[in-house]
Amino acid sequence: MDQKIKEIAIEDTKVAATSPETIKDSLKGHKLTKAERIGKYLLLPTNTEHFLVMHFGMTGWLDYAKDEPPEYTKASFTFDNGYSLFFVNPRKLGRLHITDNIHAFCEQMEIGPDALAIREDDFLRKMKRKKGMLKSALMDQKFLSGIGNIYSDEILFQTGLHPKTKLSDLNEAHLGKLYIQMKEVLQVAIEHQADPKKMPGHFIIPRRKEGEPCPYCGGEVKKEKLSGRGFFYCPACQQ
DNA sequence: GTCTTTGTTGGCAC
DNA sequence: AGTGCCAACAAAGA
Repeated sequence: MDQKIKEIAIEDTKVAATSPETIKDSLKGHKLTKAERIGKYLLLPTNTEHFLVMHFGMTGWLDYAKDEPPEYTKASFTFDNGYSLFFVNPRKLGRLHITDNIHAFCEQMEIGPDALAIREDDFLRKMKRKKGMLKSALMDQKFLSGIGNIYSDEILFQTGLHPKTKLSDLNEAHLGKLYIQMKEVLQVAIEHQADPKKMPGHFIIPRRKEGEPCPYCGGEVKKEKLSGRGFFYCPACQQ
């Protein structure tokens, strides 16, 4: 927190959505003051007007250590105390951005309201206006941000709704339950460090394999595709 | 060697 | 305009 960034190395320019020069010029000599999150973006404000914004893509994490960069490190931010923050991103699908205005950034990137922050009345209003399939809506980052393939499956499993349910077929009770489960599933996942092995027994996430037993009814978990992406569900519990 | 994947984007079709 | 589907990107594990 109190440490100034002494050195910045962009080991792979592919992850630099903002030019490496701009990233360095904007951050060098300044401090990262806190960490926030909107949807799948990590926001790191500094003691100046600049923000460092990270997206991890499918796989990625941060490492804070005094060591050499871990394997797959794509960017390093070294502080005065000798420790470094390593942006590790094996599949190179993550991105680093610099912005001076988070609000404008979210508009430009079309980041919808965060799933954990949205109020129930806003959620209900938006869902009633949207068309198409339920799972697609939950995963639409412009519409609602933060939920991906795995967690949309879990939310739908806990709500007892089929992923391909048409939004037009949902009533007020369905939407209310969906809102509750969306918050619950995400909260529980965070409490368990998003580790499938630590998830509660009633979660379907550790059962993402065809033929696995449904935690509720013991029936077989099925796999299907939507927009080319596999999803898992229980045909007996999710109508 | 082949297939799949925790995400996003751009192109195309309807 | 809104929605669905696919390919592309990249690397690892089954």
